[in-house]
Amino acid sequence: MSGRQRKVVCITELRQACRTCSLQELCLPMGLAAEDIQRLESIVGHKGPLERGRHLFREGDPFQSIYAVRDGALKTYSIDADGREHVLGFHLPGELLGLDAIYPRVNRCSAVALSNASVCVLPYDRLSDLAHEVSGLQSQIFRLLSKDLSISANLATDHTAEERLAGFLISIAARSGAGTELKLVMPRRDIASYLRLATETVSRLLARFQQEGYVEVHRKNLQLLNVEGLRRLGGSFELTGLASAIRRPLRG
Amino acid sequence: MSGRQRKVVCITELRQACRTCSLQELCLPMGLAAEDIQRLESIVGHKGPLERGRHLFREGDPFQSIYAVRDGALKTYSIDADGREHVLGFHLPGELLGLDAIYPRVNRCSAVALSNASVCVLPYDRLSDLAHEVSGLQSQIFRLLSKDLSISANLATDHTAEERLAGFLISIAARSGAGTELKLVMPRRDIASYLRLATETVSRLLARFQQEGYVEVHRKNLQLLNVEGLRRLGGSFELTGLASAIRRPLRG
DNA sequence: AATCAGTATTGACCTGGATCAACAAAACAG
DNA sequence: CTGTTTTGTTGATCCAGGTCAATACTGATT
Repeated sequence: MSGRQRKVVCITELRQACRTCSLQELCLPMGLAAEDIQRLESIVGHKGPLERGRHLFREGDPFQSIYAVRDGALKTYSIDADGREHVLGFHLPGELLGLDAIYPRVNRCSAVALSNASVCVLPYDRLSDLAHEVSGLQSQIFRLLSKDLSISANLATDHTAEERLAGFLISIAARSGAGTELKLVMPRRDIASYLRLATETVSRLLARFQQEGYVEVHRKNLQLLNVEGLRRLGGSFELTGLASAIRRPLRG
Repeated sequence: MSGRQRKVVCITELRQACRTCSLQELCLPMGLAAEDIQRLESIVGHKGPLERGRHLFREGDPFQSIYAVRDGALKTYSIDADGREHVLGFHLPGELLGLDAIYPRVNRCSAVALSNASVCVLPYDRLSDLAHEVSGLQSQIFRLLSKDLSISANLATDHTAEERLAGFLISIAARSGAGTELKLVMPRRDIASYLRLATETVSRLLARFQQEGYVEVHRKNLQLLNVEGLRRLGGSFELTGLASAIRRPLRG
């Protein structure tokens, strides 16, 4: 385990760090009492930088903390009995990881950095205790779990390759919040695994989307030229519907 | 809305009703204080009987309660933009519904009875308040949400039709807890939708499983003849892995 | 600047499971 | 009982997307 764990000491620094955090509704706009911010702060650790390719946790590790991405990106995945890797999700700044391990108290998947990343560490027992006392925190955790549940349920439904990829692009764009210019940090293979497609299919579809004027692709750099059209292609395959309610909606 | 809502008044009656409930770890084996049982009881309503085909809630309804199945079975589903129905889950006695609506505060799916059913009604606001005070209840809700998340994430992964159906049969058997003799309350069409297959594929696979001696099928009645074999066919497609940790494991 | 390894694209072909179509067996209504 | 509807099975065909194979591109290394 590289990257030591240390306390975040300065509230203003935390505020900055949490600007895009999934707990932001609690921390900032909802005007939590300074006292409560301090209490949350007191249990939040910080880990990083975590180099690209380094694991944050591995399948089978005993569950102790959940994590919030501060910077960079991670993916979660599991390896099945036949050795096939299944990408379960991508985690961008402000998003949480490890929620699915609460129940079994053992990590059900591994998390690895897709680029150099740093994360907030939220020790579950302490977070759970604190949620008991700070009313808004409990509800916020309920809501975050519920949201992930919806996203995951939607991902499980039946859609064509075209719908999946279009929906995915919209989702990444909305979540990375950088407008229509975005960087695909993850390799094609991971996108394909996440969407249950072959890498060749992803590649071909991107080529087609480009040819039809929806996007411009240069390797990992991608420019959305017709967001509305992509949204139409995506149809009901909405990976973002919920997340975007918290975050800045994508104009276009 | 048929079926009036009334208070469950007798603790022993509740104990009975909760015998197979997903909250049982809290209510019973973990020896919650009688006082706390009473408090939980005081907020739990009861609704039913709900006739086959009747809705418990519909997509778009404002979210107020989550539900626990007492008796019978329900399915949750949503209708996409093109009018296609996607079955999101089946809910057997002891299982919860509606958790995915916590976040958006609006139901993301509809729930309909597959057979005559009755449910416990857990008004979310009151449950949430109570979870604040009763320590074990908060953790239990976190765990149930986390569990559903794992199941849903697994359902979203990439598996063959054979793996899906075998995994599904194992899951239903374990959850209905009736050993190897089980009744498929839901029509083939719903199984197919849930597993992202065509009904014809489900039908053909069941025929093949029978021919190969794994099961015996008579319409909705099904007998598992080779549970270990089915488990092997299911491979890593484990819809049950987690649920079975709470419940009686399936021998065979 | 040549080598190598990892990643992405493109083409040719194949197949699992969808779709279409016809039929059978229950469930239900009168 | 007799139609009628709903649900399930089976066969024939088709195609979206997977697989296999060859070819680029990119970046890191020396």
